[in-house]
Amino acid sequence: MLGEYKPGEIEEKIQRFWEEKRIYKFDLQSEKPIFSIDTPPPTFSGEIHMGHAMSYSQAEFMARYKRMRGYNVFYPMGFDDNGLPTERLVEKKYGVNIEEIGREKFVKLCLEETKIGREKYRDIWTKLGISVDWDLSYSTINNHCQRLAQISFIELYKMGRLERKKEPVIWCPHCKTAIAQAELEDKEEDTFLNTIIFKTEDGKDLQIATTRPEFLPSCVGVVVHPSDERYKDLIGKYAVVPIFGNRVKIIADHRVDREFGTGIVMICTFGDKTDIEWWKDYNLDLIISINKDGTMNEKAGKFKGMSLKEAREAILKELESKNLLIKREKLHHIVNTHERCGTPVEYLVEDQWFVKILDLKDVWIKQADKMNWYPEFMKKRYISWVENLKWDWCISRQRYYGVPFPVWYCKKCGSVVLPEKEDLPVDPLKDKPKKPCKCGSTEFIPEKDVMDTWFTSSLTPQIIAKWECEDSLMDKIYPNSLRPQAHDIIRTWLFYTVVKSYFHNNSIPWYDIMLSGFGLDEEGRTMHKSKGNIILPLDVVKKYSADAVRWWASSVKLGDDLPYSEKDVIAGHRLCIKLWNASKLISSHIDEKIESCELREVDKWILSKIDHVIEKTTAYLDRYEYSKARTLIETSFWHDFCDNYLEIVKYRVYEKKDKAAKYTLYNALLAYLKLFAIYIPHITEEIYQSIFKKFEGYESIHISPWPEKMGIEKSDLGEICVEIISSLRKWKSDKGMPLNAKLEHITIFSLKNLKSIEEDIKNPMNVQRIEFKEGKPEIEEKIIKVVPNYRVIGPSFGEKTKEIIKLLQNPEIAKRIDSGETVTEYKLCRDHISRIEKEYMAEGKKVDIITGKDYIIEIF
RNA sequence: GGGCCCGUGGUCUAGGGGUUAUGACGCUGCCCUUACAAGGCAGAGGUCCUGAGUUCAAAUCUCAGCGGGCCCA
Repeated sequence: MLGEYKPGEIEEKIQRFWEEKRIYKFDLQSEKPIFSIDTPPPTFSGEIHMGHAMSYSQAEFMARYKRMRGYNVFYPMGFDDNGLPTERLVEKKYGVNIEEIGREKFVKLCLEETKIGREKYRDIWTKLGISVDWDLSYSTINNHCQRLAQISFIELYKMGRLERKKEPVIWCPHCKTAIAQAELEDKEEDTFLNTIIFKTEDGKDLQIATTRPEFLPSCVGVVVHPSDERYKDLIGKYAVVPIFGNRVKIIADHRVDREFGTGIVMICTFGDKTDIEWWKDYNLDLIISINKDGTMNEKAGKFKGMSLKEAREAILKELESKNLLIKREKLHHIVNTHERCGTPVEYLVEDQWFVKILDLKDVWIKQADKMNWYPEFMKKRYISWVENLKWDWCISRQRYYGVPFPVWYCKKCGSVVLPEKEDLPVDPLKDKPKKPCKCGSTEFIPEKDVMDTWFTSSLTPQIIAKWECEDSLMDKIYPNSLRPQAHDIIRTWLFYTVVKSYFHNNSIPWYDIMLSGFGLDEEGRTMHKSKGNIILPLDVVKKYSADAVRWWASSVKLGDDLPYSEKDVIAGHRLCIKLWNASKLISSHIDEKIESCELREVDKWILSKIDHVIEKTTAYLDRYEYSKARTLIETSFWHDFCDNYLEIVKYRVYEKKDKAAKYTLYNALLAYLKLFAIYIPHITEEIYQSIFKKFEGYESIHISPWPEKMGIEKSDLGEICVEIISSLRKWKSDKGMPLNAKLEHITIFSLKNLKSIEEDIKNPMNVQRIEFKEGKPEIEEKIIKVVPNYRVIGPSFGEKTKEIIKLLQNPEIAKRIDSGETVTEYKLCRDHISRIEKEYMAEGKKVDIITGKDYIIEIF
């Protein structure tokens, strides 16, 4: 017998139970097929918000589903704790920076923060009912992951896939680090467009518009549009840069916007990304005039030491004094800034490690084709990303808290020296090569950079499968069955993982990929700390329940964004209450498990409905369509089962302890609980434990088998019974009568024998006497509406459809068809009509008649 | 600027050539019915973003446009 529904208490208790009984433990000894999941390891960049709660829940539905389908589910959780996000967190929290406290102390603080972060996150996932096996957790900064990342580096190096070269990098002058494209953020800014005068070699004026005059010392070319008539004869000549006097070529390129400024652009190394492209395409000189901290260097001559801003003003002033500044116009434009500090980024040239990937574009696409994408269209995003790739993958980061490169450089000959695999992981800053360089030297310069965190996290399938370890699971769980993730990191995490798996294992990393959308705020904006619109899952869990939050997460189809909405969480909460109350009613009548018995029509009706739900739901879930499945389950449970079946069956258990009713209630509720269990695991577990465990035996509903169809045939009489009862209920409601109001006498006209459902109509509806008759009541019948069956008519009559519909809607014809005739040259019959609406009159007055497809009820 | 996705009652959402367009929340009316008033029954509320095309038939397919999102320039 169930008591009051207290979600807070129940959920905590159930979570403890799962942990103590290790319900979600991956069992290495098991003979069951394995379903392995490559769960996204979150970074510590911000709070876990409802967006995370949504996408992790969606993936988790599948873990629970597969578990119940009999799989040995390998469901780990990782933390991508190395890298910039953690560094920024430490800088902010402790108000420190690396210059002050030194690398060692700084990294130690990061490690501590990582520990705190892991515990905090674990608590959140636990309270959301995320069923990972915590014994399988990893963090990208731990030795295991560092070792694999370094093995990956060494393997790629030996394959000739790695290259160290001077390349432009996006540089944050504030953080003094190279940053990834992904860390950029657009920012609007007001500035000036300055028109300044260059001279051609023969002394003519060239007007060039620029927002960055401080880059004049870095000017290495001038470019115009090839079909710009104004400047046609300039192409191929040379220009002279004012103040600095560089002689630069004038080239033609279609990337120039003729409408912007004067249509003449100066190329600097580097003002923006197009500069980099031009610099590469035309083999231009390289003159870097800024330092890593964003000040001008010796290339800037007398402006050396100034900040970029100071240099801009000073250069403009000098141009003005020489009459080389024509005008300054206000300009509103967008600059790239570093998302974490908001500083506009610059481009520098640095020694960087790159993974060569550009030559294998066709391979990356082929690999994508070997995997199943849910939803399918997400593959297009991946493919268009690959097709448009322009640069190799830069994996160097000039930071501290990350996996070190396993690399030294020989001081004497400059060779790259790598450690042996068995010595990994190494930290070149602390460790030394065990052998001298092949040139004989024993002096080495360690690589100070750390690796891009994607370099490590792109190995998650290998990390969880313990690739290159003695206890490797590669043959068991690799390729993984499923990679769930959000769609924003297709180009990073997903792509790089495909790359790594190809290089290291000549394999796809997973068979299936499910891509979820974003959880948005109530206004439909993405959640960002900076926007102040973060909604914390635990706040919502506390107010309602984890089950309610998860129900909300299941309401959107895979891949779509979902705004957070409190009322939708409430809807989930109400569902739980409904489920609880229905179970409470049933629990007081279940005292045994009945193996089989003779069923009544309504019993067959609900059980066959459930069979249908099981069949459809299973098919949906096999395609990751959890939202379709959940709608079906909810509708059937609420309407078929609670509104209809329970109302009809109550009297049988209350008064007669009817065996068939008990049998049906037991099996129906158990099936619904199991179907619901993947979405709302706590309440279903609690109900299972208190009603079913002693009969079913499985320790937890979550490791009990997915419901199987009971093979009950559809019951037409059951369907009619339910229809009659609900129409009588509506009728009573229309009359303003209480639903249990007594009805003395009704007559039901039908061609079917309804005797077997008599009691199931009489008792729930409190009808004293039912008369069954064939035929129709002695009254006038008027057809008021004919709804044609387009599905039948359309294909067989084609363009005559309109004519046919007109015929069918003729009352005379409709009446003859209704009485069973086949009429007109077109042989129209009942099949051509979906529905006929009628009105009944007796002596010119409407009478109390209810009609259905197979019956007419007259009420006295 | 490019690729992809989305646009459905007041709000959020399902569906994705063929009956009366799904459900939730909100609103209105009725019903305390021994699981549940956090419920039940009924009702109001829609140019299915706009325009053109394909078709006997378009919310659904195609094209163009408008608006929003994600990713990338």
